[in-house]
Amino acid sequence: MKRGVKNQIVKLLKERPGWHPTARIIYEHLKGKMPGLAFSSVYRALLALSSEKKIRGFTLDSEDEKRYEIYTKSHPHFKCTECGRVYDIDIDINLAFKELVEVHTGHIVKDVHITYFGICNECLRKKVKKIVKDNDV
Amino acid sequence: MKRGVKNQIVKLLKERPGWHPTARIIYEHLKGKMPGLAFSSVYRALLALSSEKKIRGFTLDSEDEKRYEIYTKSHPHFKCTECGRVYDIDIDINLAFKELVEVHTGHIVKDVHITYFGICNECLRKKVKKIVKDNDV
DNA sequence: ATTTGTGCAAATCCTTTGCAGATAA
DNA sequence: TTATCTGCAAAGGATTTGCACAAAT
Repeated sequence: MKRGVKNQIVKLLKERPGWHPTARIIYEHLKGKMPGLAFSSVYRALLALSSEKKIRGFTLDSEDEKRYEIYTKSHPHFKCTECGRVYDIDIDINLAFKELVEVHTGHIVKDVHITYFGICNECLRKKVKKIVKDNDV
Repeated sequence: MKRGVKNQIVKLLKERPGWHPTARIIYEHLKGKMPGLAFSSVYRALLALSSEKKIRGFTLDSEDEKRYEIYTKSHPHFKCTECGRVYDIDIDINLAFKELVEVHTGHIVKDVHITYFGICNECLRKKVKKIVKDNDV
């Protein structure tokens, strides 16, 4: 392997837990250390790593680019509708209502994807600050 | 309006609750009654209807085409990993764990998207039938 | 020598847009 | 007339693929 795109991607994702970059963002980050890196090589590496279950690709509703994260126990995500950031939610509610759904529908549930949308604590803080300032509280 | 693509789409979606067609499938269905219908007209109508909140477009993880449904109270979906069908889950668990997530993270939750993946009751029935037959039970 | 990884360009696939003509108000 | 809707073709944007060459085994 010439420069090991796959290894670089895994390293990058491990270095920043809670970070959910798109292929393009990953490409931008790697291009620094790997001059001449091709976009398609990143895609190919992402495909390979996904099928090896080293990483997980996921699409958030209303987005058109896939995001990637290190493969771990599947967990919910939270997307801030103000700043766009995506957070991991580290609460184990993944098989939420599994039994209820199974009994109610007769289907068998094997996995659940949950995404919360709202305002993240950081944007919330900014909003509050602004209100306090504007109203001279 | 020449032939009312928007009205046709709403009609089509209302006729079949639990049906989550993609733009292409909607186009195929309408083309019958509307010869000469352009693909782009369907897309434009879907965009308009979505922003009017008459319909809702959503993307399921690992799919690359948007699906559409009549706009109703947001609810979970179930996708069968065998046959690919997408079902509505009519159990009110949408703001599932809202408070828990808010307290735990400090974010404010405004909406939740939940998708279950597994084997639907119909595929399950077929599997069971096959097993019964193969084993001459 | 054989397999695997990579860069580059071209091709796909889904979706959006520009524009001119048709329709409705 | 004025605003809206349409069809058609072209453009966009993300992802995939073919191919020849480079690198590793």
